[in-house]
Amino acid sequence: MKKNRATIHDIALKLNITASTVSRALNDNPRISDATKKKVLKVAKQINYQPNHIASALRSGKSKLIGVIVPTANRNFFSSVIRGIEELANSLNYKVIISQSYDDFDKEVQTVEALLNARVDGIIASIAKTTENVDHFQKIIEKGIPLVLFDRITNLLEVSQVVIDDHYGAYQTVDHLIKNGCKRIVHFSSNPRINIYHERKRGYEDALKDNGIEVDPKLITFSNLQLEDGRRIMQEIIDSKIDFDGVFSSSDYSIMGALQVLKENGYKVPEQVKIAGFGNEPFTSFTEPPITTVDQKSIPMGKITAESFFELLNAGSSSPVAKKTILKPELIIRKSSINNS
Amino acid sequence: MKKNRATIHDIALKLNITASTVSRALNDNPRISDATKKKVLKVAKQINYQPNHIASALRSGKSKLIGVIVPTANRNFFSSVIRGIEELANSLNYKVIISQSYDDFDKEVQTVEALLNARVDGIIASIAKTTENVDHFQKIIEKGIPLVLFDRITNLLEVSQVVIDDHYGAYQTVDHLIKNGCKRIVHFSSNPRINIYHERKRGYEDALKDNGIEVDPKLITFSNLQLEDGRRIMQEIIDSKIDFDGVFSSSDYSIMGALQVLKENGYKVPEQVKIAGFGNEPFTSFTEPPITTVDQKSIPMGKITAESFFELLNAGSSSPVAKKTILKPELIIRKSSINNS
DNA sequence: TTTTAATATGCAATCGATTGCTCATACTAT
DNA sequence: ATAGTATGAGCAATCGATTGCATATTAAAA
Repeated sequence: MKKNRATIHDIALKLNITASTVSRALNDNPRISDATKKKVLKVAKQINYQPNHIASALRSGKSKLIGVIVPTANRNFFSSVIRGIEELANSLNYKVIISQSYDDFDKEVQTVEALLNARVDGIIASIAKTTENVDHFQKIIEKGIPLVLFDRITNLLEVSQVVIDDHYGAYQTVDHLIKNGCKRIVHFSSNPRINIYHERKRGYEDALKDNGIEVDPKLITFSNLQLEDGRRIMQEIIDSKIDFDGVFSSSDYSIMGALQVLKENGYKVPEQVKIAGFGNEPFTSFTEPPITTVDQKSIPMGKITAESFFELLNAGSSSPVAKKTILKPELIIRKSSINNS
Repeated sequence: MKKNRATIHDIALKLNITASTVSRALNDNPRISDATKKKVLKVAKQINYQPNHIASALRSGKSKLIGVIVPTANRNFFSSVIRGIEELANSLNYKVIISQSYDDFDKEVQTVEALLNARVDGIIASIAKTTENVDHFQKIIEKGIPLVLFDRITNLLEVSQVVIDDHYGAYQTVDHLIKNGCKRIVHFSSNPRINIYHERKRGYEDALKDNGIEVDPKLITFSNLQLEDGRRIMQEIIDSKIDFDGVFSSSDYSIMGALQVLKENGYKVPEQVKIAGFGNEPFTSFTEPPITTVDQKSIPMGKITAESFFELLNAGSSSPVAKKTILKPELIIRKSSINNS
């Protein structure tokens, strides 16, 4: 019940030295002799000393905490990235606070505020879909706190960013659909303020153009890209009798919804309509037919994001290297998009 | 670049009062007059004062942080529970540190250690599948730190726990399979040290018995319940020519694997084999056929878990109420388990 | 008017670790 | 032998907020 936690003073007392010496010994400071260090370490173990990170954080200004903001952890992509970050961070004795914005702008602002108040040493984030401005992120930068963005980035900020080549991924996918016979491809897009959706749309458009197909704005839709959005939009398109023979979605969730609605309306996939998503969520391989999608290289992305972060952290206030890393995504071709001839 | 953060001293200086008064005013202490409080609040806003939680945590011993340990956040169930916890916690001005054990015992022990060192005010956890002993959790209790377990609990600890009635959920499901004609039902189970798997197995067995069907140990398998485990086990069972006409899995992931293997081997689901999972992961409704499963009431569970936690926190060292809450799960019947007659 | 009790605020120690600066000792070089 | 230089360790301030105890002011009671 009592908090008889051992402190460096207890160690100091036992060894008849001062707390400062103990502190230095524990931190492997060269100013302390090996003999003393050994004794300190021994006593520390003996009395089960556990450093008080709070006290250390207060004095040193370093909390050894990294805040990670994701729209939702409940996504294979994000949780994989988080895992990559965690692995490197933990190995460097940093702890990771995961917070979710739930794709809500206000919540994102609050979260940044909260992390700043918790005095995290830095923040890694992927921006919410509904984010209207990036003042809250700007504030982080102004405070001189390291910030790295991944995947859902923005051009409005001068920070290190890690992304995949969304244009390339989308281009490859749409090109693949066209090569398999599609001529009228619907595209599910989202908030163009978010770079990735903008880039994917550009990839879609460029692939069409390069194949001599005109871009038809009627085929491009904007939504939150959830399953329900996919369902709704697909139904609307079917009802409106717009001619189409393919669907390329910026999200696996909405393409899933589209697939359901297509089947419910008697469309054969891939015979009549070919579809492809983006993200390589595990369930895309479970569906009937399995869905063609784009793998976002989440594990490497997590690793590289963390590396960029620590680079920034170690650089300190000097050389504000705003590095942008671009990974090549991989098109995963499955049955939903190919001619079964 | 500079950390010109405002402190209570700055406020004190401006108002010609002391820091203690400012501190009390900010904390709405009744010993401070309303007039002073108002002035303090006004200046605080003016100079954009942000409280330093680290300092406050050091002095008061309260970090206002709750550690949440889950096997993986990348699961609809867990992320929903986390969301429930977060909502209540945030409304009470607590922050949540999410950490994942990745179902690894050692990692879980380390995580507990790390959270304790971060001086969290309490811990909410769901135990890893591979956990061999609960000494690390025992340590939390001994330190007098509030601990609440949810879903993956253990009987070895005298703590507040929140679970669903796994026996009931399993019983309902197996009974439903039997009512739809199954007589030889395979069961995918896992580490019986984890209560939920033990209970689900009991529910399975009791449903069989109550329907006059003998329990055949050959039909009960133990694994990690991942998709791959489901695939492997299903294939083994098919290869071994064991007679079966139904599968009830303690996890949606392994039943997904089983479904794939069944289809690959030419079995018709549900005509020849009826299947059901547990957890109501979103993808179970995407499959062909959609999979019958059990919903675990994740949102209420998160809410109730958090409530139990704060109850414990507020009780302090007095009245160590180890409350156990049991929620009723809901059988979600889909095509994979019903006669299409 | 004096005493009593509220009421409002200040003083100073404290939480535990870190760190710039000082100091003592021992060793090297001149 | 004496100045010069490492080397190892201590002193005391500090980080920013909290809190037990003391004090000053004012209002109510005697």
